[in-house]
Amino acid sequence: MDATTDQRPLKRTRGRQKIEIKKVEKENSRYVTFSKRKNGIFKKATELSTLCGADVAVILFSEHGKVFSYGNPNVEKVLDQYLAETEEGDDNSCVLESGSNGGTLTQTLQEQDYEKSLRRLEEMKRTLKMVKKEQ
Amino acid sequence: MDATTDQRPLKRTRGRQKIEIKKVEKENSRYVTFSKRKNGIFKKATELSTLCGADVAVILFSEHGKVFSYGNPNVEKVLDQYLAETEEGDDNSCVLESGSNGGTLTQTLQEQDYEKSLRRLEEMKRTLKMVKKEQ
DNA sequence: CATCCTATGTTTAGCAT
DNA sequence: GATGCTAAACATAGGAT
Repeated sequence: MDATTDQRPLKRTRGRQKIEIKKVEKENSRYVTFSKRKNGIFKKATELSTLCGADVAVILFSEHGKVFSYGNPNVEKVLDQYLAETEEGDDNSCVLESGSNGGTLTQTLQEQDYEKSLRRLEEMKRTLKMVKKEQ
Repeated sequence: MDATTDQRPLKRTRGRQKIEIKKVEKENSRYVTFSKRKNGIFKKATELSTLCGADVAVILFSEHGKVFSYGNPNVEKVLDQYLAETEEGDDNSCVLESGSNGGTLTQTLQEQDYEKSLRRLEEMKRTLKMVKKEQ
């Protein structure tokens, strides 16, 4: 073989492979995936926060129970506000449970305005549909 | 120029444009961006959860204070566990504040094992570095 | 183990509807 | 103000280090 005239595209890697969204079997791969995607989500969270002036909190528990979290302005502030709103709306809160894999979308209806609540419900339904579809 | 013999690929759109990660000026664009990226993060959260058997909670407040959240198995369970751990670890908890935009990475060191705490600190530093770099 | 590499799968900015 | 479209930006699986 003459390396100088080699015509092969010479692909160094197989590139990103398509995967099914189900539990990664190989323990090591699962760990690596968790690590990479955790960073990915945190990055997305900071971007959303910066781009749209939104407050955000992300809390993760690895399968071994290790905690990881990110928040802007910080986790506690976001949680406090979330808890405050969910409490105050005792019979005004709305929780939708997705049956597929136990995933849950929660949205508190804290406004008194009925129309706002309606719009929020719609939004929630759309999001639920989206998330379920994507799985 | 002869339009009929035009050899251009005829691009219908400009495709995804590169943007700076800073507050989107146009109000409408900002809203659309929030909506799209919110869905993106929820999707990423469900994927991470499914792929790695991790528990996750994401809470978002739009700039107008509207709440959106996603959790697996559900937001409350994840928050409860998070709060339980952060409480118990009063002088064992560790919070790093990123000065740049007020973003905060929090990680509770609940294990008694010192080495685990050390490893965790490293992880936390790496994450912080990553997030700050990406902005 | 975290990180680097790179081909490819996935997300999304800017418009149009 | 949510959705569909398309091209380009971006994230990441698999493998190597």
